[in-house]
Amino acid sequence: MGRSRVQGKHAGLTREQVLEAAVRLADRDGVEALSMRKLARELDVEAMTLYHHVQNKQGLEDAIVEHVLAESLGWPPESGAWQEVVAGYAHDLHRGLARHPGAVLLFATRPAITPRSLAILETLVRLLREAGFPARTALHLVYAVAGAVVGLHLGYAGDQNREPAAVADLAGEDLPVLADALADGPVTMESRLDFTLTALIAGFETLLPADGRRLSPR
Amino acid sequence: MGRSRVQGKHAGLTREQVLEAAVRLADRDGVEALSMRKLARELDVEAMTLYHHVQNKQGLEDAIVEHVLAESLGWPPESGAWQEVVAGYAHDLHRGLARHPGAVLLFATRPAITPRSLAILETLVRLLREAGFPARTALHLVYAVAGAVVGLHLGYAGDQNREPAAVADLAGEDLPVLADALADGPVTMESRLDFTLTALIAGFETLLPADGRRLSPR
DNA sequence: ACCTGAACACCGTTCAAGT
DNA sequence: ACCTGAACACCGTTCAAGT
Repeated sequence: MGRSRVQGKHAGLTREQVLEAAVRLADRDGVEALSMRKLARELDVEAMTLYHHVQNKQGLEDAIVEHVLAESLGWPPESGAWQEVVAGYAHDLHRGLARHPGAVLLFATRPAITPRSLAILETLVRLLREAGFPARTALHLVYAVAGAVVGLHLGYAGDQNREPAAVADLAGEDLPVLADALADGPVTMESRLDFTLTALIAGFETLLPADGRRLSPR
Repeated sequence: MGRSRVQGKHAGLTREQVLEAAVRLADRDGVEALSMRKLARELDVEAMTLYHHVQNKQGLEDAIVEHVLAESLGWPPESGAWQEVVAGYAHDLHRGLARHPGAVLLFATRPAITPRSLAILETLVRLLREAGFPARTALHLVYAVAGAVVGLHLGYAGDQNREPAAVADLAGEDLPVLADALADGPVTMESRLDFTLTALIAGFETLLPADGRRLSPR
């Protein structure tokens, strides 16, 4: 209804192009380098032009989050044991953030309450409820998993990527236990993800009412 | 050694005063309002004066993180079951961030690899190792807990505090499962913390080698 | 409808200068 | 040593104007 007519005029520049350029710029130079003016320059356009495709900078940031989210999550999730669904969700999110480091801080900063993200949440909570979790517990679980994944990437996203290597360097004789913990090399993002996920899933298993504990109730 | 002489001259303005004013400003008006110029105005001083107490803005941010960390964590932790030590650490961190919302994004953003934070990490990992965890597993545990606490606060720290209330509003008939999950009111920060912490601790208990599983090995 | 250019009120940081 | 003021290279966003 309404407004479906096409205007020729100067053509060029769809919202999609703006978003893709924004993600590319943020991934390449870091979020802190993402400015309306630089983005415009990237698109060979005046800064103010962007305001026709995006409400303002916050709107741009929200759109980036939604864009990356849409690209990361292949929905609806394959059915299966809730543990696999949750792990799959976490890994999809992880891969999306790994592919788009420029979006990590935006994920942490923009709540992203969009129809799409709510639909994903609804689906996940429904699957978990069908697995035997009370709805509220299921919501807590999803929040915990999403928070862990985003938190994981934040740790590695400081403008210098100094976290694990720097700890390893500093953990000398003054910090013998840390040195021991890091003796087999720095802690990688993947191993942190697997560990946290394993612990979280095992922990929530203990919160599952006894009659829902069977993996596939045939 | 060296440089312990006092200079009179114009007196005023210690690094401590700068940090306290910075934390106050960030808590009151939000981190995004924390600028060198506004902070200077707050202290009745020229912006450039601040560069005598802090290397630059990133240095200021790092100092804020350390300042809040020092205020939040009462160390060394009371000995006791590792579960209590970990929960105590999480709650101290939580209280510190609750008291200083302006520091939340900085915690997520500045790695904070300082002698103090490393000493805290060392102590925690040592306690966990004494409880039976391999050092590397212990490190993972601390990372997971710290990440969960910071991630929790980030969710509530978007410039508008729209998260839980907004979800509750939006979860209408289109999202029946979410509406059900939120029927008893919005999910509070405290309940999320307790839930995640319980799950994480229970999960890591399952990773504990069998002979270290006794709570107090007398 | 879509794009532009000038303007406004901000930033962080440098540099040379004051006391 | 500590503080200042002007200056530089940036920001996001408004507004009136072009096509």
